[in-house]
Amino acid sequence: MTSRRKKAARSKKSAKKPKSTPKKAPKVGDAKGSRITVLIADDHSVVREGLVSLITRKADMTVVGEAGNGREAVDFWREHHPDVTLLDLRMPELDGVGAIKEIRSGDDKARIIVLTTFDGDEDIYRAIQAGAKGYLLKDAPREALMDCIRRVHAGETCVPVHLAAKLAQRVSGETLSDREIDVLKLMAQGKSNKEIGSALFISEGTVKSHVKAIFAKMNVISRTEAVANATRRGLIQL
Amino acid sequence: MTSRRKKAARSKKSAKKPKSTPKKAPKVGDAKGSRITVLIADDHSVVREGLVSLITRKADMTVVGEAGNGREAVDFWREHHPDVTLLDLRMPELDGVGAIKEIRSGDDKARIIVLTTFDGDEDIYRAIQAGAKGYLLKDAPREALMDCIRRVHAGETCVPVHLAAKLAQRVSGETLSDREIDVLKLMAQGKSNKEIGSALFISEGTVKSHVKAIFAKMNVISRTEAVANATRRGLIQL
DNA sequence: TTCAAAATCCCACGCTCGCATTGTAGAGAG
DNA sequence: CTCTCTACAATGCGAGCGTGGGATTTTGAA
Repeated sequence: MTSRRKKAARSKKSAKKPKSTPKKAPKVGDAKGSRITVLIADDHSVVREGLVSLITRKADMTVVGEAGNGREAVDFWREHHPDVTLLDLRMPELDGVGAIKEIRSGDDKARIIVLTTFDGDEDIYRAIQAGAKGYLLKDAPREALMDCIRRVHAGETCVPVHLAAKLAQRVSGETLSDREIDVLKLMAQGKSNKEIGSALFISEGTVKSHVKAIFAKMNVISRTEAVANATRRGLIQL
Repeated sequence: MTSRRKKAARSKKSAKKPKSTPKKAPKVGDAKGSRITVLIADDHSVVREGLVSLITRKADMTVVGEAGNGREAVDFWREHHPDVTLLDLRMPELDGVGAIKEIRSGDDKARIIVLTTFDGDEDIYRAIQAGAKGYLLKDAPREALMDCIRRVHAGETCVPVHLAAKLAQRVSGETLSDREIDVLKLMAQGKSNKEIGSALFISEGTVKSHVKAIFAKMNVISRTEAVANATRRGLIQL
């Protein structure tokens, strides 16, 4: 009865374009035995290009595949089991967190690094919770990324201090219940308490108590502030 | 009396890091005479890397400089006058629109392409208004970007149909006045009507009429909805 | 210049929101 | 089995919100 995330079969034809058919990237001799094999998943082709360029230049690692969304990433991973996977959050078809969960359900030792632009504490939390071993922002310097790949491959974790601080803040702070998230999402659409009640099949009074709980936990006083805050933190997306 | 955007001297020391000291990128023979010279400005080093990789591979264009923010981009442009400039929106120090304005105030024939992740109609409008000749999203296919560079260099414009449609919608639709934007921004911070009045030195009643006008123009019913909508459209950022 | 549209300003009414308080029922942990 | 946490629920109250109406000034097109 929790009505957690469902996504309700958003299949969307899936017949888009082959786009970046996962290629093996021969390039160099491909002495797979010694090099760190890396899978790249990002819906921005320019970013994929940049990562290939950076990684291929290094002697100790090589790109073995590219994916333009989470679904492609999972499919590729199942077939080739790369050493390290670089994942963006917010991709079409299947998002980063979903991809992490699917990959790690197949092998819980999979080494995954999230590389994204979003620095909300909830984004970081969900990624780490799902099993990511590293979390980097796209404006990180080139060498930080390379270090991160090597360290995660070696079994370590890699989360920059300022992001780790946000994570700690999220972990130590109050957690919104699933139901409260449901209410928050409808609030963000500008619905009134009564409308939210109708949508969730609960009374207006109950909605109010949820709203109150949300305000208290998020330390805000108005619904507008709550929505703005939640968006900034990655709790919901508009 | 309009209190338009002022930015109130957000100088912020500016002494950050040299980061990507604009380099000349000799690389190939650099027969500048025949090739399209391109300047890249993006705060994501990975994206810069990708663009360099893509462009360097082409015989008819070459990267002559990189910038990590709008300020660096303007400085580089003033000194080297590249044929085409690729700009991200939302950069530190000086954002994309600001950079476009500064560059084009020096030479109104400057060819600038915006390459970003944001597809709000207001983002597109402001960029084109400022003088951008092209507007592309980062998930555009590689060749679309190359075509765009060539076309803009040839004096044409380049805006994909679905983005052009959004632009048209923005142009044909209602425009929020400067004052209404001021109110909207404060609304997004969760301020009450009274607090907004104090901040703008007007009465609470006046704030309400502005709010009413905003609702009517944006076709929404509540402040929460207005803020969500405005954020999605790029009118304000949280 | 004239006129209309838009931006700015203000007030009063009714309704919803947010607060305080209190309570019940079910699930999971110890 | 108890303890705790969460979801669900109700009521009453006061403040702030959103709506109707109306006024003044500025702008730009006729």
